[in-house]
Amino acid sequence: MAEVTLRDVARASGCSVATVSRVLAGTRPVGAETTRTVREAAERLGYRPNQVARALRSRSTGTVGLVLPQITNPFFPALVRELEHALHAEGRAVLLADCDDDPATEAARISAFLDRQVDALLVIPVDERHSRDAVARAAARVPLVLLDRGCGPGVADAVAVDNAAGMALVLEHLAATGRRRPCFVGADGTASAAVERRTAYEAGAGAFGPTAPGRVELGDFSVEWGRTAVNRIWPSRPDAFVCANDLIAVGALQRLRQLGADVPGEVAVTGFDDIPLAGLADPALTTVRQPVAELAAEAAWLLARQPDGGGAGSRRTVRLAPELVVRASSGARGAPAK
Amino acid sequence: MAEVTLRDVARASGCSVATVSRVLAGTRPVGAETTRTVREAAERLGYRPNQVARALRSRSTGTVGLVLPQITNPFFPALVRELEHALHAEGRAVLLADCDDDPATEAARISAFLDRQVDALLVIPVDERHSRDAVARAAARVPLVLLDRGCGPGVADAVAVDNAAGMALVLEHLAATGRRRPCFVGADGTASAAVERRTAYEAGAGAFGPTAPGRVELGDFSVEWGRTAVNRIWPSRPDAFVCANDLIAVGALQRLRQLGADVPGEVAVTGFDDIPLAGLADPALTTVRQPVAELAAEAAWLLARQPDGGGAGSRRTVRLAPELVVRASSGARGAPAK
DNA sequence: TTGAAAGCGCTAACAC
DNA sequence: GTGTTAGCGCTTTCAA
Repeated sequence: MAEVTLRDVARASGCSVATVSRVLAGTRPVGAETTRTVREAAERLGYRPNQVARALRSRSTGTVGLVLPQITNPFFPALVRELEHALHAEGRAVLLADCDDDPATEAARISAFLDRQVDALLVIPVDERHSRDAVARAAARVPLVLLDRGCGPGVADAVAVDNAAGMALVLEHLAATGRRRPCFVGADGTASAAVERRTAYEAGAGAFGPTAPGRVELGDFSVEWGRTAVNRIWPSRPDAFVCANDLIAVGALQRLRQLGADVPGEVAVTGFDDIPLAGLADPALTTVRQPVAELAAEAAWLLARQPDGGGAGSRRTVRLAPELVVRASSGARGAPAK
Repeated sequence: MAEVTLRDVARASGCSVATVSRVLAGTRPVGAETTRTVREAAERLGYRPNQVARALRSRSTGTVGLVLPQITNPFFPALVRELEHALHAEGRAVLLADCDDDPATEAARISAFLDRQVDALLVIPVDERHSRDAVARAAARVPLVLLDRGCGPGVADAVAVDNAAGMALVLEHLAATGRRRPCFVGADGTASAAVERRTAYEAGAGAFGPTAPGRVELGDFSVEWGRTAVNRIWPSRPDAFVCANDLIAVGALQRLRQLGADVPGEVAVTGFDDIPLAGLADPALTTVRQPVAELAAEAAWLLARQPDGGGAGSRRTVRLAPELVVRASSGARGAPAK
């Protein structure tokens, strides 16, 4: 069962390979009658264009590389899904790389994708600093869009949620529901989400009163760190734990319950991202929902509109507005759910 | 910055493109001196083989398509991660398809991958019945391994966890810790995991006593169904909820707590899969851990050893042994954790 | 051991 | 509109 090629179709329809190519690719106008004949022959023979040959000749593989730190990070699957759909809708296939949170692996994967002639790259960088070189090099060769996390200024186009706006929504909500002594459990390091959420908290928490913006403890984006942070902070009895992401918040929630704290009566807990786990926590977690579908659509669009040269046109960063999702973990005070 | 090609390297090292190709691909023996010169020139020019051209000529893209129902199913990310690593270690890249749990989309994605000349396919079928045709057709063209779920007998090689053994581990554990009135919350439909776990429960639950194997309620693999099932069954006071996967179990756990049931004192709850959520539930969920890394390794191995023809050699199904992970949700009776 | 030459299947100039 | 002709960059005969 040898593959059917363009030649076979040409032979069967009595015209040249060029004509067949034009009919099937729709590149140039072709006579109506010929078109019909060719279509019919292609159909009859079950012709399927060989995308590899097409790619070699046209210098476009119709493939984009999606490079991410760790697919097991619960925020990513939904994003990957939307990206896959958005790209597939444009007829592009997705090559996936999981970098194991390691910049060296990331550089290797990016390099391998370039060798495979991907048309473009979508990168969620592992690290703000250590990913920079590889990303910048790649961006010079193909259209590249940074997603969710930054990678230093001017390196590439980027699309991300507006972390500051999200944090502002949280603080506003907490203030409006009577919280007065918030604290912040964040992540240290230079990752853009970590920095931006932390900064936004510090900027906004001043509004809670003349006193300091409450305690700020920094660790990493993990459930475990959420638990630890509660151990450190709870003795000073804040009335709200503002967490830099949902994993931290879930850890905080767990530990607070173990300690017998009343959430949300005595203390509120909020997260960020709205991963699936957030809705399943008990009490369900108030959090900031990232507009995942929009992030994906915007990234796909940016990718499509970049010139192929990979030239250093002015880089643009698109910020998408998040949405506050109020759930039980920040419910009304004084009326503890029984 | 035009790409460096084999010709450039040949010119720079003073020999023919054929020789350069042989040196770099290591296909045929080449003189030591020549080898050195070529290597040096390639290095100096920063030569990177164009994988598309290589693929066209050698009829092998070094690419495998990974087709799955929904990346957002929390069991898949870990599997995808392991597969990506296993395949990348062999120098193969992974094309990802998310089928939105729709057989038609699945068929389209598989078809698109074949057009792209993937060397092989790894498929977690959407549906036992409705995925069958597309999978069988694809298996006739390239090596194909079914993962995690079956697709009818004899369709393709398959690798999956031994669901029956896993369920047996659960039942044994429950019996050993004194449970006597189990019930089963499963999923209906013909998906292999659903059927196998259900059957294994029915086969094993007889050991709990002469009476019927407790109630069996079937819905789908969701948290919501877990909650609903508890509403239906709890009034009859079983002392163990054996759930067909972790999502159902988490839902059951939530609802039981809302109803004021004491888990594990009064009733045990068990899951299946050991998704990340299982360890975070409260109480933490006793479950059956799938050997994800081994599943991935085995799948990659099966793929590699299949003849290229995609011929219908005898199909083999590999079953991997799961492991019971005992956590708080099935802890000792009568000593309710306070 | 090496080189020359023939393509892999397709698209894109360039003629007609 | 359509055919002819070159290749895309590489691997792989086939000779030497």
